[in-house]
Amino acid sequence: MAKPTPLSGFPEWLPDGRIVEQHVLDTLRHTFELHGFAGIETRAVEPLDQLLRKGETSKEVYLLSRLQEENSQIPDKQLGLHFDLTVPFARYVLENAGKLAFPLRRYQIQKVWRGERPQEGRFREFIQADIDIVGAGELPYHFEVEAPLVMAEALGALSEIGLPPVRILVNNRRVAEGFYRGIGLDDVEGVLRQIDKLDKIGPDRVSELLVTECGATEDQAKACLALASISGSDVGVIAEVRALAESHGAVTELLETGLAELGALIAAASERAPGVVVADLKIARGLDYYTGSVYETVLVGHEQLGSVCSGGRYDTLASDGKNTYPGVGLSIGVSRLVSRLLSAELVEATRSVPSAVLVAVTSEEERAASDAVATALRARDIPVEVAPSAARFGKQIKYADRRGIPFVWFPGSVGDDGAVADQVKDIRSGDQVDADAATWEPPAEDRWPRVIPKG
RNA sequence: GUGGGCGUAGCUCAGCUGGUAGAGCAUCGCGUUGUGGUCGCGAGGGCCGCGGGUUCAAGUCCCGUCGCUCACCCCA
Repeated sequence: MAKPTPLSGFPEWLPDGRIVEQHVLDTLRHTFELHGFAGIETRAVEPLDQLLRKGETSKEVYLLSRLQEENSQIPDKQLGLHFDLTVPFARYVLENAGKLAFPLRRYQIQKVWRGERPQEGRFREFIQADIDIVGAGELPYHFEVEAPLVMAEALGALSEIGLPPVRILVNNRRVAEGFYRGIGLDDVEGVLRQIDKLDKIGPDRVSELLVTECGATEDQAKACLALASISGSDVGVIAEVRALAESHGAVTELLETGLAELGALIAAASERAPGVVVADLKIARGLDYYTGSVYETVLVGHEQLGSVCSGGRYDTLASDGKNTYPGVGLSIGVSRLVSRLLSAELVEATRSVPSAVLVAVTSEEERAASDAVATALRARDIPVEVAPSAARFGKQIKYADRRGIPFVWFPGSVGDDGAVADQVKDIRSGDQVDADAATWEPPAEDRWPRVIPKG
């Protein structure tokens, strides 16, 4: 077989990169569980019509087909790989509503697939880590405050391995919609989509687009940009927005509701996670099912990477017509996060394999002695491997060194001139001492690979 | 899906107006007959992405194709 080439958009890490990724996954899971979220996993595929409820994303969905299959692709029976975890979760909630306890707090960490063109930090197969809280019929607003704060904590827990600080930008759909309608713009979706480009193409181009694409007048466009320019981490932004709305005669009931919610979120966040949550009135979010708070998260210093954690409140995503289950949740782009941690060399694993000890093999005849040492160490939860061949000790040490294994264990012997004790060598310092496999302990920091800031 | 850039050793790349494929790093061996990293010497490794064309002669020029990559779209 010719050498395979990498498939663009389907990231695969080397073993030390995977150690970093697993550490991130463990940390997220731990934080989610610390906050009482229960884990679930849903199947990788959903009926196509379910997946398409989200909007015009059909071209991004990977369809499933069998090689042997005839061309009998009945549209309403086609299966597609899920492209996020929110839609499958909504389906899961409806399917199991009778067996679930509400409000339901769940986390879900799985791969998702999108048929996009890959780029730095954008993949076709990637891992998302979601938390959502779903109520039966109603979902109190305070959950819209809690959800981003849990994520702030989860991402904050990763700062010790070298993740830059995060900034969670929040807005509220009711504020945006209330304002736009208040000034006479009804194409709320369209306006949001253009406003979303503000950072990328600048206010002048956005203004143009608002006029040409959304039928706005120059004044309306100017008002939209004025709203989008408002941001801040204290409740002063609420007054600012209201003042702007009043000056345009755009105060609506919807706007007031949204402002009250946004204000409550900012107030709570400034107390529980100071400096992390920032109101930013230009945050739009493309997805059309969000109805209240919307969130987007950037890594400070890596804003160009885009959002690493986004979400919002949705009122009708899970609805069977009779019952609705409003929810709020956020999703961390784990692969985006990990790929940046690795490519920007922000973190490193202390070694590329779990082994803390390599047990040297004196000769193939005496391999059993080395296996016995390994067994004794493993019995006390010390990760160990035995050297692959009875090569010169120099080579066996090199084997350990290349993998970052800190200790090499030399089995002793019993000869005519008496017993020679086992010895263990710290190959970083060169220190070598007598040791007993029944009692020897590595330093706690060497027991398992760790992930640490680099440089 | 649209447009630009790039495909040469495991990796990073050089290869001029066409003339017998190179370097550094990595790997392996030896120096080093039980203890690595440094150093020295040596070795292996290439359908120059693939297909076609021009030419006495193509890694080099032309066309196509595939892949990777960047931007748009969209989004974690």
